[in-house]
Amino acid sequence: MAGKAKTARGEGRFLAGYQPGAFARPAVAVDAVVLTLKDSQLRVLLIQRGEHPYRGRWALPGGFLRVGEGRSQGEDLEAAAYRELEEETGLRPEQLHLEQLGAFGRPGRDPRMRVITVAYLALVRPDLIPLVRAGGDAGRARWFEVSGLERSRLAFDHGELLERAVEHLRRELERSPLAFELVPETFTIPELRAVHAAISGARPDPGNFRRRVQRLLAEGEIVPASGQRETARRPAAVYRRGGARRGRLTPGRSPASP
Amino acid sequence: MAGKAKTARGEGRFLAGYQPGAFARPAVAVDAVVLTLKDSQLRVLLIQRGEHPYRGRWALPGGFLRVGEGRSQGEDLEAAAYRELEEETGLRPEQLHLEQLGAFGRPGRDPRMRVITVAYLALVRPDLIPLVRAGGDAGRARWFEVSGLERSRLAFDHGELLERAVEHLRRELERSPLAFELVPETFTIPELRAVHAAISGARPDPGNFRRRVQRLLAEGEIVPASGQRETARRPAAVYRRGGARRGRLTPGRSPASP
DNA sequence: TAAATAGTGTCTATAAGACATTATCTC
DNA sequence: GAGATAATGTCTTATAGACACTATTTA
Repeated sequence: MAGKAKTARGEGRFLAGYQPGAFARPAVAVDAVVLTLKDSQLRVLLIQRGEHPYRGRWALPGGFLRVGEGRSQGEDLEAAAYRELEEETGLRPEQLHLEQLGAFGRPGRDPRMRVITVAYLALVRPDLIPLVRAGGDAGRARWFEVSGLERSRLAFDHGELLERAVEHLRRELERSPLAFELVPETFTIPELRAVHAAISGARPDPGNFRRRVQRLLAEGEIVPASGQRETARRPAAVYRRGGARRGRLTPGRSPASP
Repeated sequence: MAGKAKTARGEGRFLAGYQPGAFARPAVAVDAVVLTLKDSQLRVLLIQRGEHPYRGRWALPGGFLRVGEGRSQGEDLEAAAYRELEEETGLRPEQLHLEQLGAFGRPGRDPRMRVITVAYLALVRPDLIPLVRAGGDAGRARWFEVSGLERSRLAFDHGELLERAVEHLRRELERSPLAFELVPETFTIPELRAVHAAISGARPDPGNFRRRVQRLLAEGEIVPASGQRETARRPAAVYRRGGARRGRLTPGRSPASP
């Protein structure tokens, strides 16, 4: 610890005299692929750009990271994503499931300057869709059906980001409780199945799907809820997520225990 | 398409007159968690810092992204990771398996200034370990055993990056062919099993493990190779990866990567 | 020949896929 | 009651885990 203190002191002198190098820095942005389920379709929220570049084209919500000059170095990446989403869609952090997808920084992806963007996947429960409104600096917001959306028409490399987000979602759906983030707080087994159908493209066998969900019920992962669904035909039983929030839709193997 | 051309023209004027805003930008770095298997232990390559901050402490190899000022916007993120690895370890891109882990940018993670780092996982086959040498600006390079490495002693937030890399590796090992990246070009089933043992902590049952690998053999994922292993006891049959390079140790769904 | 590791075979439990059947609701 | 969907049950197949057993090599 004495050594550490000494190091810290030397480091203190160093930092006091530190001058940031004159080398060029890229701009850093955060972009969010906001997905939801609407009319049994996987949809993505896009915002029409009001300014160049790509004026008039549709783009993912996002913006530049705020970086402090002095002691405070600015906001965290995730905080920036939440902030942009709230500004541009009105959705608050508690209403979103947010997950980082990675960094995208191909030279030339923004014609203005070098921009590294950190991409996030955001899932919005369908019952919150009505709350979404285009925020201040966003010209217009709209939900687009993911299938049948021409990727190359999106601004920047956002088509690629969308692609990656959907891949990620598909992959994680097999082992994560992510499906629950695309369904209202209370839900029925057929509703949950519709999520999987919309995302994977395939329609799971009703009986087999039910069996999987019922294992979650046995594990306390989900619990019966009161109420029913107003439906055209026979109503289904309603559930909500249980206390054990860490579970998974596909029960996977335990986390590598020795 | 006519509309597109018109847009592009307006955009051309815009870009010609574009002045990058005066807002502060973070520095962007790439860091690599370089892992290998040595003496049946999972090991990480660390480099002792010669300069402040964290002078004398051990850190992941990495460095700042090179950003061009003019027409060329500089190097790609992945290219930067490969470049830094070659500079600091002497390992060439063909000798590495590289995969992005994500962006890390907590304010304060670098005391000098705001730095966003894009983290990569790099796997080095054990037969290439002898080629690793500490490069020019790297004071000293050493392989540390991952278990029993005090995370908080690493520079910056590199302990956290290491943690995430190992988690990622464990998770992917269940369904990716990653194990092959930690074994020589030709390998035996017991060697492959040793990789899994070192990473997961558990020791898979020899019979069951063999059964899994033999499914890969049946699928052409791996093929018998000539030669044997010089071993203390009974030698094992030798294999190498087959033509179908996209396969996985745990046969899963297809990778869906462009 | 002993020791050790490579390699084989078997039994069981679990889960998925396919598909038939019953139950319950609305119109 | 007809039609539709919710819910249950059954048969088969694939795989993982546990574990006993045989084969082959070196010391």
